[in-house]
Amino acid sequence: MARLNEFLTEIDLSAMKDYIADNGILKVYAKGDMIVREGQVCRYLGIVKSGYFKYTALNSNGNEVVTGFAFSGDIVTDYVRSFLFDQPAMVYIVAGCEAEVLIVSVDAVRRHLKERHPHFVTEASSRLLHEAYRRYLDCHVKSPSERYHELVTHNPDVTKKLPVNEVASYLGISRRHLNRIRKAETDGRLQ
Amino acid sequence: MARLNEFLTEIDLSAMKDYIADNGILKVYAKGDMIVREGQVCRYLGIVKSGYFKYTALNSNGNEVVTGFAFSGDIVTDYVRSFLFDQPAMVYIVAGCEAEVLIVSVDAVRRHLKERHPHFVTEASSRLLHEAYRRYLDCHVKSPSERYHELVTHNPDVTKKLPVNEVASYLGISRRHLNRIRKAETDGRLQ
DNA sequence: GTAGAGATGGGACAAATGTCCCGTCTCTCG
DNA sequence: CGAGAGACGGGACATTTGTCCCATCTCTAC
Repeated sequence: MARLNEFLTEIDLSAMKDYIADNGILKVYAKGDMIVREGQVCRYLGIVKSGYFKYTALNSNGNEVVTGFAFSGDIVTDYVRSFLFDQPAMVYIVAGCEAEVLIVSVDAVRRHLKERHPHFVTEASSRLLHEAYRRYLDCHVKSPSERYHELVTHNPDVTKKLPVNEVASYLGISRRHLNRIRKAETDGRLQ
Repeated sequence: MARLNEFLTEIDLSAMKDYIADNGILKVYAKGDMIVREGQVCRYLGIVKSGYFKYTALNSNGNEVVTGFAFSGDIVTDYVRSFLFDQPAMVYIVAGCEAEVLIVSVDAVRRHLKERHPHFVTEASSRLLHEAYRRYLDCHVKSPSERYHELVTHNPDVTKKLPVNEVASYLGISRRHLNRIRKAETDGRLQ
Protein backbone atom coordinates (compact mmCIF):
# COMPACT_ATOMS: atom_id res chain seq x y z
CA MET A 1 0.00 0.00 0.00
CA ALA A 2 2.91 2.29 -0.72
CA ARG A 3 2.25 5.68 -2.20
CA LEU A 4 4.94 7.79 -3.77
CA ASN A 5 3.58 11.19 -4.48
CA GLU A 6 -0.15 11.04 -4.51
CA PHE A 7 -0.40 7.90 -6.57
CA LEU A 8 -2.13 5.10 -4.77
CA THR A 9 0.01 2.36 -6.19
CA GLU A 10 1.76 -0.84 -5.29
CA ILE A 11 5.33 0.13 -5.97
CA ASP A 12 8.22 -1.47 -4.16
CA LEU A 13 9.80 1.48 -2.44
CA SER A 14 11.56 -0.54 0.22
CA ALA A 15 15.01 0.76 -0.74
CA MET A 16 13.82 4.31 -0.18
CA LYS A 17 11.77 3.50 2.88
CA ASP A 18 14.53 1.60 4.60
CA TYR A 19 16.85 4.54 4.16
CA ILE A 20 14.29 6.92 5.66
CA ALA A 21 13.54 4.58 8.53
CA ASP A 22 17.25 4.47 9.38
CA ASN A 23 18.09 8.14 8.84
CA GLY A 24 14.90 10.14 9.18
CA ILE A 25 14.09 12.56 11.94
CA LEU A 26 10.56 12.98 13.25
CA LYS A 27 8.76 16.20 12.45
CA VAL A 28 5.27 17.20 13.52
CA TYR A 29 3.03 19.27 11.23
CA ALA A 30 -0.05 21.14 12.42
CA LYS A 31 -3.18 21.05 10.29
CA GLY A 32 -2.61 23.35 7.30
CA ASP A 33 1.19 23.30 7.50
CA MET A 34 2.87 22.73 4.17
CA ILE A 35 5.76 20.48 3.20
CA VAL A 36 6.11 22.42 -0.03
CA ARG A 37 4.33 25.20 -1.88
CA GLU A 38 3.74 25.50 -5.60
CA GLY A 39 6.78 27.20 -7.11
CA GLN A 40 9.19 25.92 -4.46
CA VAL A 41 11.59 23.02 -4.88
CA CYS A 42 10.78 20.34 -2.32
CA ARG A 43 13.95 19.58 -0.32
CA TYR A 44 12.48 16.95 1.97
CA LEU A 45 11.13 13.48 1.59
CA GLY A 46 9.31 11.61 4.30
CA ILE A 47 7.24 8.70 5.49
CA VAL A 48 3.95 9.61 7.10
CA LYS A 49 3.74 8.10 10.59
CA SER A 50 0.38 9.55 11.65
CA GLY A 51 -2.25 11.86 10.19
CA TYR A 52 -2.39 12.51 6.46
CA PHE A 53 -1.40 14.99 3.77
CA LYS A 54 -3.19 16.24 0.71
CA TYR A 55 -1.64 17.33 -2.58
CA THR A 56 -3.44 20.37 -3.92
CA ALA A 57 -3.29 22.90 -6.75
CA LEU A 58 -5.14 26.12 -7.48
CA ASN A 59 -7.60 26.40 -10.34
CA SER A 60 -8.21 29.56 -12.36
CA ASN A 61 -10.66 30.84 -9.74
CA GLY A 62 -8.00 30.51 -7.06
CA ASN A 63 -9.80 27.62 -5.40
CA GLU A 64 -7.92 24.68 -3.94
CA VAL A 65 -8.25 21.41 -5.83
CA VAL A 66 -7.13 18.16 -4.21
CA THR A 67 -5.09 15.98 -6.56
CA GLY A 68 -4.01 13.27 -4.14
CA PHE A 69 -3.28 12.10 -0.62
CA ALA A 70 -0.55 10.53 1.49
CA PHE A 71 -1.62 8.45 4.47
CA SER A 72 0.19 6.70 7.27
CA GLY A 73 2.94 4.50 5.83
CA ASP A 74 3.09 6.42 2.55
CA ILE A 75 6.05 8.31 1.20
CA VAL A 76 5.32 12.00 0.83
CA THR A 77 7.31 14.35 -1.42
CA ASP A 78 7.22 16.06 -4.80
CA TYR A 79 8.86 13.25 -6.74
CA VAL A 80 7.90 14.26 -10.27
CA ARG A 81 9.33 17.76 -10.24
CA SER A 82 11.63 18.23 -7.25
CA PHE A 83 13.17 14.80 -6.85
CA LEU A 84 13.60 13.99 -10.51
CA PHE A 85 14.42 17.36 -12.01
CA ASP A 86 15.16 19.81 -9.20
CA GLN A 87 12.34 21.93 -10.55
CA PRO A 88 9.78 23.80 -8.46
CA ALA A 89 6.69 21.82 -7.51
CA MET A 90 3.41 22.30 -9.35
CA VAL A 91 1.45 21.38 -6.23
CA TYR A 92 1.10 22.18 -2.55
CA ILE A 93 1.55 19.42 0.01
CA VAL A 94 -0.59 20.28 3.02
CA ALA A 95 -1.21 18.52 6.32
CA GLY A 96 -4.89 17.57 6.46
CA CYS A 97 -4.70 17.33 10.24
CA GLU A 98 -1.92 17.17 12.80
CA ALA A 99 0.60 14.75 11.30
CA GLU A 100 3.94 13.15 12.14
CA VAL A 101 6.49 12.52 9.40
CA LEU A 102 9.92 10.91 9.39
CA ILE A 103 11.91 13.15 7.06
CA VAL A 104 15.28 13.15 5.30
CA SER A 105 16.70 15.51 2.69
CA VAL A 106 16.04 14.80 -0.97
CA ASP A 107 19.74 15.17 -1.73
CA ALA A 108 20.70 12.51 0.78
CA VAL A 109 18.18 10.00 -0.56
CA ARG A 110 19.22 10.67 -4.10
CA ARG A 111 22.88 10.07 -3.26
CA HIS A 112 22.11 6.93 -1.33
CA LEU A 113 19.93 5.44 -4.06
CA LYS A 114 22.39 6.30 -6.79
CA GLU A 115 25.14 4.42 -4.97
CA ARG A 116 23.27 1.50 -3.53
CA HIS A 117 20.23 1.09 -5.77
CA PRO A 118 21.23 2.37 -9.21
CA HIS A 119 18.04 1.05 -10.84
CA PHE A 120 15.69 2.66 -8.37
CA VAL A 121 14.84 5.73 -10.44
CA THR A 122 14.26 3.70 -13.60
CA GLU A 123 11.94 1.38 -11.74
CA ALA A 124 10.12 4.03 -9.77
CA SER A 125 9.65 6.39 -12.72
CA SER A 126 8.43 3.59 -14.96
CA ARG A 127 5.94 2.33 -12.45
CA LEU A 128 4.76 5.79 -11.51
CA LEU A 129 4.37 6.54 -15.20
CA HIS A 130 2.22 3.47 -15.49
CA GLU A 131 0.09 4.67 -12.60
CA ALA A 132 -0.11 8.27 -13.81
CA TYR A 133 -1.14 7.01 -17.22
CA ARG A 134 -3.85 4.80 -15.77
CA ARG A 135 -5.16 7.80 -13.85
CA TYR A 136 -5.05 9.97 -16.91
CA LEU A 137 -7.11 7.40 -18.79
CA ASP A 138 -9.53 7.17 -15.85
CA CYS A 139 -10.13 10.92 -16.02
CA HIS A 140 -11.03 10.58 -19.69
CA VAL A 141 -12.99 7.38 -19.68
CA LYS A 142 -14.83 7.21 -16.37
CA SER A 143 -17.61 9.32 -14.93
CA PRO A 144 -17.31 10.89 -11.46
CA SER A 145 -19.71 8.35 -9.96
CA GLU A 146 -17.76 5.46 -11.49
CA ARG A 147 -14.60 6.86 -9.98
CA TYR A 148 -16.33 7.34 -6.67
CA HIS A 149 -17.46 3.74 -6.56
CA GLU A 150 -13.99 2.50 -7.43
CA LEU A 151 -12.55 4.64 -4.67
CA VAL A 152 -15.03 3.23 -2.19
CA THR A 153 -14.37 -0.37 -3.15
CA HIS A 154 -10.57 -0.07 -3.36
CA ASN A 155 -10.08 2.29 -0.42
CA PRO A 156 -13.11 2.08 1.84
CA ASP A 157 -11.15 3.47 4.78
CA VAL A 158 -10.14 6.57 2.83
CA THR A 159 -13.65 7.68 2.06
CA LYS A 160 -14.67 7.28 5.67
CA LYS A 161 -11.82 9.17 7.29
CA LEU A 162 -11.60 12.17 4.98
CA PRO A 163 -13.77 15.29 5.00
CA VAL A 164 -16.40 15.11 2.26
CA ASN A 165 -15.04 18.31 0.76
CA GLU A 166 -11.67 16.74 0.09
CA VAL A 167 -13.01 13.53 -1.39
CA ALA A 168 -15.28 15.52 -3.71
CA SER A 169 -12.44 17.79 -4.77
CA TYR A 170 -10.23 14.76 -5.42
CA LEU A 171 -12.97 13.26 -7.61
CA GLY A 172 -13.30 16.54 -9.48
CA ILE A 173 -16.87 17.27 -8.39
CA SER A 174 -18.61 19.53 -5.88
CA ARG A 175 -19.44 18.47 -2.35
CA ARG A 176 -23.10 18.83 -3.22
CA HIS A 177 -22.81 16.43 -6.09
CA LEU A 178 -20.88 13.84 -4.11
CA ASN A 179 -23.74 13.89 -1.62
CA ARG A 180 -26.16 13.23 -4.45
CA ILE A 181 -24.09 10.26 -5.64
CA ARG A 182 -23.96 8.86 -2.13
CA LYS A 183 -27.69 9.34 -1.66
CA ALA A 184 -28.45 7.60 -4.95
CA GLU A 185 -26.30 4.71 -3.78
CA THR A 186 -28.02 4.25 -0.42
CA ASP A 187 -31.46 4.78 -2.00
CA GLY A 188 -30.67 2.07 -4.52
CA ARG A 189 -29.54 -0.27 -1.77
CA LEU A 190 -32.72 0.28 0.23
CA GLN A 191 -35.07 -0.77 -2.53
CA MET B 1 7.80 18.22 -31.30
CA ALA B 2 8.39 14.59 -30.48
CA ARG B 3 5.55 12.52 -29.10
CA LEU B 4 6.07 9.20 -27.46
CA ASN B 5 2.76 7.60 -26.84
CA GLU B 6 0.12 10.27 -27.01
CA PHE B 7 1.98 12.76 -24.90
CA LEU B 8 2.70 15.98 -26.71
CA THR B 9 6.04 16.60 -25.15
CA GLU B 10 9.51 17.77 -25.92
CA ILE B 11 11.47 14.66 -25.12
CA ASP B 12 14.76 13.85 -26.77
CA LEU B 13 14.00 10.61 -28.49
CA SER B 14 16.78 10.89 -31.03
CA ALA B 15 18.39 7.62 -29.95
CA MET B 16 15.16 5.77 -30.63
CA LYS B 17 14.32 7.70 -33.75
CA ASP B 18 17.73 7.23 -35.32
CA TYR B 19 17.44 3.49 -34.84
CA ILE B 20 14.02 3.44 -36.47
CA ALA B 21 15.17 5.63 -39.34
CA ASP B 22 18.02 3.19 -40.03
CA ASN B 23 16.15 -0.08 -39.51
CA GLY B 24 12.46 0.58 -40.03
CA ILE B 25 10.35 -0.70 -42.88
CA LEU B 26 7.52 1.35 -44.34
CA LYS B 27 3.99 0.19 -43.69
CA VAL B 28 0.79 1.80 -44.94
CA TYR B 29 -2.36 1.82 -42.77
CA ALA B 30 -5.84 2.49 -44.12
CA LYS B 31 -8.19 4.69 -42.13
CA GLY B 32 -9.46 2.67 -39.17
CA ASP B 33 -6.60 0.12 -39.20
CA MET B 34 -5.14 -0.54 -35.78
CA ILE B 35 -1.53 -0.81 -34.64
CA VAL B 36 -2.72 -2.43 -31.44
CA ARG B 37 -6.00 -3.26 -29.71
CA GLU B 38 -6.79 -3.03 -26.03
CA GLY B 39 -5.76 -6.30 -24.43
CA GLN B 40 -2.99 -7.03 -26.95
CA VAL B 41 0.70 -6.49 -26.36
CA CYS B 42 2.02 -4.01 -28.92
CA ARG B 43 4.96 -5.61 -30.75
CA TYR B 44 5.76 -2.71 -33.04
CA LEU B 45 7.08 0.77 -32.67
CA GLY B 46 7.10 3.33 -35.42
CA ILE B 47 7.61 6.86 -36.65
CA VAL B 48 4.63 8.39 -38.43
CA LYS B 49 5.64 9.59 -41.89
CA SER B 50 2.24 10.77 -43.10
CA GLY B 51 -1.32 10.86 -41.81
CA TYR B 52 -2.03 10.50 -38.13
CA PHE B 53 -3.09 8.04 -35.43
CA LYS B 54 -5.39 8.39 -32.47
CA TYR B 55 -5.13 6.59 -29.13
CA THR B 56 -8.57 5.57 -27.93
CA ALA B 57 -10.30 3.65 -25.15
CA LEU B 58 -13.87 2.54 -24.56
CA ASN B 59 -15.99 4.05 -21.80
CA SER B 60 -18.66 2.17 -19.87
CA ASN B 61 -21.22 2.84 -22.61
CA GLY B 62 -18.94 1.25 -25.18
CA ASN B 63 -18.22 4.55 -26.86
CA GLU B 64 -14.79 5.41 -28.19
CA VAL B 65 -12.91 8.10 -26.24
CA VAL B 66 -9.82 9.72 -27.77
CA THR B 67 -6.95 9.98 -25.29
CA GLY B 68 -4.20 11.20 -27.61
CA PHE B 69 -2.72 11.53 -31.07
CA ALA B 70 0.45 10.81 -33.02
CA PHE B 71 1.20 13.03 -36.00
CA SER B 72 3.84 13.06 -38.70
CA GLY B 73 7.28 12.85 -37.10
CA ASP B 74 5.96 11.37 -33.86
CA ILE B 75 6.79 8.01 -32.40
CA VAL B 76 3.75 5.78 -32.14
CA THR B 77 3.54 2.75 -29.85
CA ASP B 78 2.18 1.59 -26.51
CA TYR B 79 5.18 2.61 -24.44
CA VAL B 80 3.64 2.55 -20.99
CA ARG B 81 2.33 -1.01 -21.01
CA SER B 82 3.86 -2.94 -23.90
CA PHE B 83 7.33 -1.44 -24.18
CA LEU B 84 8.02 -1.06 -20.47
CA PHE B 85 6.30 -4.10 -19.01
CA ASP B 86 5.31 -6.45 -21.84
CA GLN B 87 1.76 -6.10 -20.64
CA PRO B 88 -1.31 -5.79 -22.90
CA ALA B 89 -2.23 -2.26 -23.94
CA MET B 90 -5.05 -0.38 -22.24
CA VAL B 91 -5.75 1.57 -25.43
CA TYR B 92 -6.37 1.16 -29.13
CA ILE B 93 -4.07 2.86 -31.61
CA VAL B 94 -6.09 3.62 -34.74
CA ALA B 95 -5.20 5.29 -38.04
CA GLY B 96 -7.29 8.48 -38.30
CA CYS B 97 -6.81 8.47 -42.07
CA GLU B 98 -4.52 6.68 -44.51
CA ALA B 99 -1.10 6.80 -42.86
CA GLU B 100 2.47 5.71 -43.51
CA VAL B 101 4.66 4.49 -40.67
CA LEU B 102 8.27 3.37 -40.47
CA ILE B 103 8.13 0.40 -38.10
CA VAL B 104 10.53 -1.83 -36.17
CA SER B 105 9.88 -4.49 -33.55
CA VAL B 106 9.70 -3.46 -29.92
CA ASP B 107 12.16 -6.22 -29.01
CA ALA B 108 14.76 -4.94 -31.43
CA VAL B 109 14.54 -1.36 -30.17
CA ARG B 110 14.69 -2.49 -26.59
CA ARG B 111 17.83 -4.52 -27.24
CA HIS B 112 19.47 -1.71 -29.17
CA LEU B 113 18.75 0.90 -26.51
CA LYS B 114 19.85 -1.35 -23.69
CA GLU B 115 23.24 -1.85 -25.34
CA ARG B 116 23.89 1.55 -26.82
CA HIS B 117 21.83 3.96 -24.69
CA PRO B 118 21.54 2.38 -21.25
CA HIS B 119 20.01 5.53 -19.74
CA PHE B 120 17.29 5.87 -22.33
CA VAL B 121 14.50 4.20 -20.36
CA THR B 122 15.30 6.14 -17.19
CA GLU B 123 15.24 9.38 -19.12
CA ALA B 124 12.18 8.62 -21.21
CA SER B 125 10.13 7.24 -18.33
CA SER B 126 11.01 10.16 -16.07
CA ARG B 127 10.13 12.73 -18.69
CA LEU B 128 6.96 10.94 -19.73
CA LEU B 129 6.00 10.72 -16.07
CA HIS B 130 6.47 14.44 -15.84
CA GLU B 131 4.22 14.94 -18.83
CA ALA B 132 1.61 12.43 -17.70
CA TYR B 133 1.53 14.12 -14.32
CA ARG B 134 1.08 17.54 -15.87
CA ARG B 135 -1.82 16.19 -17.87
CA TYR B 136 -3.33 14.56 -14.85
CA LEU B 137 -3.20 17.88 -13.02
CA ASP B 138 -4.71 19.63 -16.04
CA CYS B 139 -7.67 17.25 -15.96
CA HIS B 140 -8.27 18.18 -12.34
CA VAL B 141 -7.56 21.86 -12.38
CA LYS B 142 -8.66 23.19 -15.75
CA SER B 143 -12.08 23.50 -17.36
CA PRO B 144 -12.77 22.08 -20.82
CA SER B 145 -12.72 25.54 -22.38
CA GLU B 146 -9.41 26.36 -20.70
CA ARG B 147 -7.96 23.17 -22.10
CA TYR B 148 -9.40 23.94 -25.50
CA HIS B 149 -7.78 27.35 -25.58
CA GLU B 150 -4.44 25.91 -24.52
CA LEU B 151 -4.69 23.32 -27.25
CA VAL B 152 -5.44 26.00 -29.82
CA THR B 153 -2.57 28.23 -28.76
CA HIS B 154 0.01 25.44 -28.38
CA ASN B 155 -1.07 23.32 -31.35
CA PRO B 156 -3.06 25.49 -33.74
CA ASP B 157 -2.41 23.10 -36.62
CA VAL B 158 -3.87 20.17 -34.68
CA THR B 159 -7.25 21.73 -34.10
CA LYS B 160 -7.55 22.67 -37.75
CA LYS B 161 -6.65 19.34 -39.28
CA LEU B 162 -8.63 17.01 -37.03
CA PRO B 163 -12.35 16.18 -37.21
CA VAL B 164 -14.28 18.15 -34.58
CA ASN B 165 -15.53 14.89 -33.10
CA GLU B 166 -12.02 13.76 -32.25
CA VAL B 167 -10.90 17.06 -30.75
CA ALA B 168 -14.03 17.14 -28.57
CA SER B 169 -13.51 13.57 -27.44
CA TYR B 170 -9.87 14.32 -26.63
CA LEU B 171 -10.98 17.29 -24.53
CA GLY B 172 -13.54 15.13 -22.78
CA ILE B 173 -16.60 17.00 -24.01
CA SER B 174 -19.30 16.50 -26.65
CA ARG B 175 -19.04 17.81 -30.19
CA ARG B 176 -22.01 20.05 -29.47
CA HIS B 177 -20.29 21.63 -26.54
CA LEU B 178 -17.02 22.19 -28.39
CA ASN B 179 -19.04 24.07 -30.99
CA ARG B 180 -20.46 26.24 -28.25
CA ILE B 181 -16.99 27.02 -26.92
CA ARG B 182 -15.79 27.90 -30.40
CA LYS B 183 -18.81 30.09 -31.04
CA ALA B 184 -18.33 31.94 -27.77
CA GLU B 185 -14.75 32.55 -28.78
CA THR B 186 -15.51 34.03 -32.20
CA ASP B 187 -18.45 36.01 -30.79
CA GLY B 188 -16.14 37.48 -28.19
CA ARG B 189 -13.59 38.38 -30.83
CA LEU B 190 -16.18 40.13 -32.99
CA GLN B 191 -17.28 42.56 -30.31
C1' DG C 1 -22.14 24.26 30.50
C1' DT C 2 -22.06 27.35 26.61
C1' DA C 3 -20.71 29.91 22.52
C1' DG C 4 -18.49 29.66 18.32
C1' DA C 5 -16.27 27.28 14.51
C1' DG C 6 -16.50 23.97 11.21
C1' DA C 7 -18.39 19.78 8.99
C1' DT C 8 -22.56 17.72 7.13
C1' DG C 9 -26.87 16.58 4.22
C1' DG C 10 -29.94 18.40 1.44
C1' DG C 11 -33.58 22.10 -0.84
C1' DA C 12 -34.05 25.56 -4.49
C1' DC C 13 -32.45 27.48 -8.25
C1' DA C 14 -28.84 28.57 -11.96
C1' DA C 15 -25.43 27.23 -15.14
C1' DA C 16 -23.05 23.87 -17.77
C1' DT C 17 -23.18 20.07 -20.67
C1' DG C 18 -25.29 16.19 -23.24
C1' DT C 19 -28.68 14.19 -26.60
C1' DC C 20 -31.32 14.32 -30.52
C1' DC C 21 -32.10 16.24 -34.61
C1' DC C 22 -32.07 18.97 -38.79
C1' DG C 23 -30.43 21.58 -42.97
C1' DT C 24 -26.21 22.49 -45.28
C1' DC C 25 -21.92 21.57 -47.31
C1' DT C 26 -18.27 18.77 -49.40
C1' DC C 27 -16.56 14.90 -51.33
C1' DT C 28 -16.51 10.60 -53.73
C1' DC C 29 -18.23 7.33 -56.83
C1' DG C 30 -20.71 5.93 -60.59
C1' DC D 1 -24.22 15.63 -63.54
C1' DG D 2 -26.64 13.26 -59.56
C1' DA D 3 -26.98 10.33 -55.33
C1' DG D 4 -25.27 8.90 -51.10
C1' DA D 5 -22.10 9.25 -47.18
C1' DG D 6 -20.16 11.80 -43.82
C1' DA D 7 -18.64 16.10 -41.47
C1' DC D 8 -20.35 20.30 -39.81
C1' DG D 9 -22.89 24.15 -37.06
C1' DG D 10 -26.41 24.96 -34.36
C1' DG D 11 -31.70 24.83 -32.36
C1' DA D 12 -34.62 22.66 -28.81
C1' DC D 13 -34.92 20.22 -24.97
C1' DA D 14 -33.26 16.99 -21.10
C1' DT D 15 -29.92 15.88 -17.78
C1' DT D 16 -26.10 16.71 -15.02
C1' DT D 17 -23.62 19.42 -12.10
C1' DG D 18 -22.61 23.71 -9.53
C1' DT D 19 -23.84 27.59 -6.33
C1' DC D 20 -26.02 29.39 -2.55
C1' DC D 21 -28.09 28.66 1.49
C1' DC D 22 -29.91 26.74 5.77
C1' DA D 23 -30.80 23.72 9.86
C1' DT D 24 -28.40 20.35 12.30
C1' DC D 25 -24.64 18.21 14.50
C1' DT D 26 -20.06 17.71 16.74
C1' DC D 27 -16.18 19.36 18.79
C1' DT D 28 -13.26 22.53 21.16
C1' DA D 29 -11.99 26.44 24.05
C1' DC D 30 -13.14 29.04 27.68
